[in-house]
Amino acid sequence: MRAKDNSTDPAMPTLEDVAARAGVSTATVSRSLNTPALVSDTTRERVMAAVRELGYAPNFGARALAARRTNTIGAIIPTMENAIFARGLQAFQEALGRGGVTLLVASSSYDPATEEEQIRTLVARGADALLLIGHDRTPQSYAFLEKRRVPYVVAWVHDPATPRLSIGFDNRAAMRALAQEVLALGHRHLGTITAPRATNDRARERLEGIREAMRGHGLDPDTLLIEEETYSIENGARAFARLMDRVPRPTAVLCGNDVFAAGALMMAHEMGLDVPGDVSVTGFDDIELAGIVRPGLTTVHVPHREMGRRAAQRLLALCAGEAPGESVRLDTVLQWRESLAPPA
Amino acid sequence: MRAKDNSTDPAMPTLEDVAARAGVSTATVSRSLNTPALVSDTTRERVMAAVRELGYAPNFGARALAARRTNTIGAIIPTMENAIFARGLQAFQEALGRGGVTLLVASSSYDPATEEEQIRTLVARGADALLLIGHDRTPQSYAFLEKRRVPYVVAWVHDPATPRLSIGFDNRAAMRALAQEVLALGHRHLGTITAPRATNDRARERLEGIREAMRGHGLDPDTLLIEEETYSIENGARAFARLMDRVPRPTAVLCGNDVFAAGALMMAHEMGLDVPGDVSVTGFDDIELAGIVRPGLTTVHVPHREMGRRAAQRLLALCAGEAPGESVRLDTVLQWRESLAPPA
DNA sequence: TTGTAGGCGTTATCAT
DNA sequence: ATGATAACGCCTACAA
Repeated sequence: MRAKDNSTDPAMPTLEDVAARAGVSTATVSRSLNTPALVSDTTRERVMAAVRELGYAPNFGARALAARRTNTIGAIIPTMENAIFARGLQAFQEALGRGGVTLLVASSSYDPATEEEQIRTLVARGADALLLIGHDRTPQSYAFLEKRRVPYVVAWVHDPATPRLSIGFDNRAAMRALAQEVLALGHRHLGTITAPRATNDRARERLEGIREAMRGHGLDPDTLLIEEETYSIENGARAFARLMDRVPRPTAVLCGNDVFAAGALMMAHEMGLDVPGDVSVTGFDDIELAGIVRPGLTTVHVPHREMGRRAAQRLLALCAGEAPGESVRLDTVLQWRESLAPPA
Repeated sequence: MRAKDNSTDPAMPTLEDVAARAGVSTATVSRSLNTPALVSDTTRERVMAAVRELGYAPNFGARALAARRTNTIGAIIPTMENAIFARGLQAFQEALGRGGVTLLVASSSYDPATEEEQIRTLVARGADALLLIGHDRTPQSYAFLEKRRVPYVVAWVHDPATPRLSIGFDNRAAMRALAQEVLALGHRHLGTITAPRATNDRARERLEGIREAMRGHGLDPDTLLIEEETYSIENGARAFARLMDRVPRPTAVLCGNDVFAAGALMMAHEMGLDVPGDVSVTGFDDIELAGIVRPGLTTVHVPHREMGRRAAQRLLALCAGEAPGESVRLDTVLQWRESLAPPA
């Protein structure tokens, strides 16, 4: 064994340093840390003292390498820029923490190629399992997950048509229910602001929900006015302004989420339009923002916290070797506030 | 060399697998990946093909272990629950990305003990450097950072009194400037909602800024009505309600940040109080929320993006071996909106 | 330009 | 209960 020159490198104590200091083998130190029960009380105390004195912390990479797992679960969410995923992720993290595993977060900017890269990165970093949002991703991503046998859960969606394990809600049904209320109020000219649909199944489903409701009321779904934008308050505002320029001008704007809706409200205010007097606006998600803006947003309440919590539990179970089990469909409910009313 | 049984373990290709497939040594594969210039075009292509075919991704832990660095920088922020740190962190991440390093985020829940643990965790995970918020933390945390020689930058503060490298703004001066405007408008009864000050130097400094402004106007700083709460809209609302019960009732409530202020606005609305007619409310940070609420919040604009960007640049430089250099003091400016007006 | 081989810090399997 | 010691997957002198 090479003599460690402690004088030049006091900075990074290793297992070996601790062992030397405690007068035991590295194996004993490792056991004291990981399986304390297998070590006698006296030696364990000696080891722990050495650990404290040296300020030792195990090297994560080395540990992962040797143990072949990390107690880490990764999550890739489309964006951190707004609060859409914040609450669910928070609950997810809390539940993971209770299970003794830490969370690694990455964001894909709603781009499948970026997401694919993030998946690889997180797996390379040792993530034992992954939380993914929605079903839309590259075939390569799925191939990679299968090949590496990485346990994963798809959240924020529930699509009976796919066999993949998912924990979420039926975006289409939720939006359809909202749209039905809008139509029941007497609105006949509808507009919507949606996220780019090409790579976002939630956005597609929500839009389809509106169309289904229109059909149900004998309306031609093709009369639905559509504006497509990436999620941001500002984009919501711009899209709303464009919608107000169309003829016939919609009397209700169903936004793909609360962030868009908040932007729509701002723009309405700026244009001197009264909501809901001149035009109704609805959101989706029921994030905190929805209750803060004036008028309050009528929106779809999504059980974000429960979704995060249950996804964590399932992932923890998967890591423990349990079978995937059934997908979970959570219920959404309409959250009525002031932004939706009958047309003038 | 042991024969790898590929049939039972197709899941985790290693450097060796790639080497075998490409008919070269592991060293050549490693070089093709890390220093392509040192490998001939033809072999590199052969190697890359093998990499693709196998879906190989280098094992992060092993790489860190061997290379002794990770190209990863960690950030520990007090909370992810609201958007206070979102914009700065986003800019931080972008700048890091341009430098080819990835970001690892952890949150401390405003708790020094938790932060100390997170520091250890991130360093053990291989973070080459750390972004920390504010100066308040346990002596052990600082001791650990020194001992391990972990480069770090303290952001969100600029305190000339400390020699630590910081990139931020003068919280006290910023709040003092706001308070001076409030006082200049004629307000004489002030209230404030602050985060718990014991372990939060930003909160302490902001409060002290108000007191200094009061002294400057010949007011007794001890007449300042103080409510202490953890940051959340709801807590802001509650604290505001309590403030409105005090006598004399404050005519202006200076909130420790925009989140509190948004809560105050909600509660005012609920109580039938007009802002700024009956009572003025101010925020701090100028996050997106400040422009969305009605009335718009008069607040302190903090250059979050620039702060994040510059912190990233400095950290990158530190990792490259450059000297720490000087602390940076960024300027804040008052953002006038509608929530502040003279008292009735 | 390419290959050989030692070592990075842990864990885990055997012995003892 | 404890100690040797062989992996774990990669990087990097050093050699060729």
